[in-house]
Amino acid sequence: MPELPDVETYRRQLEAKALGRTIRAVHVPAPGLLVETTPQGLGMALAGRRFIRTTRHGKYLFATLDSGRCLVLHFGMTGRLGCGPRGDPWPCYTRLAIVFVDGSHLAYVAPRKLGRIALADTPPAYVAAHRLGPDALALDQDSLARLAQGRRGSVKSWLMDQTALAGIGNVYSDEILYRARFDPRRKVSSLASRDLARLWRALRYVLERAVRAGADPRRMPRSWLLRHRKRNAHCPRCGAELAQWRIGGRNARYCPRCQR
DNA sequence: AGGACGCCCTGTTCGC
DNA sequence: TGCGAACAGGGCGTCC
Repeated sequence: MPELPDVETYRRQLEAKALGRTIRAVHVPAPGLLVETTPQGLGMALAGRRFIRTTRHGKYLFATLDSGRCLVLHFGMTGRLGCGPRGDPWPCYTRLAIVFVDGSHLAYVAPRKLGRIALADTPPAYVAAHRLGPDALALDQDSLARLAQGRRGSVKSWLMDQTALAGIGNVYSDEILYRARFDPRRKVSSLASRDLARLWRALRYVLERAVRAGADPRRMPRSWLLRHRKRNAHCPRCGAELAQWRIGGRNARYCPRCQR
């Protein structure tokens, strides 16, 4: 489920725990997650180097090395980062472990192996090559309105389209639409400019608030939809039974009474 | 262009 | 209570 708030939290974690430390060795227990590189290639690129900067674009985390190149991490559905001091074992399902000269480590953990690990020349080069849209938190209100022009599909699939805007997945698109009170099936073309303004405010609020909560649902308001994603759950606002709509193999949750 | 669908992957939840 | 099926969903490729 790592979406923008989760990845931003991982970025801050990497920034705090791994920046500036010289890399001693790289271990890759799951080479299948490497894209267009090999364990040897990754080792060559990382060993003896230091991470000097972190950036995030949508759901992608970039860690730039002092060589200029950067490590690219995508967390799929269940990925996360783990850090530990010298002597600590790597967590279960560690797919990439970076060990620093002081013995501490940074682990990329992904139980379901749905993530990806890559190398790139620069973050913008990677973003361009993968045709990612602008980062959802970097958008101002006018930019969102401009992106909406000419879209034919539903507002839910638009928000989740990483080539349109990057960072929003199933859970947070539901949350944003719940807050803005739009039915996820509603066509983007039916949204007037004041509707798009309302959507933009909901998007900003939800993503910023989730980042502030460290992407931990337990630290988010109980009035949020994501606290109520279980089956047969009820709308925290009006008490109506929540509805589901299957789109592209994913379940949209929404309140049929509050969202129009 | 956009949406359906299958695939990858495995821990968790569901239904019988 | 136990077991297998279904589910969770990000991204990609394929098809219509």
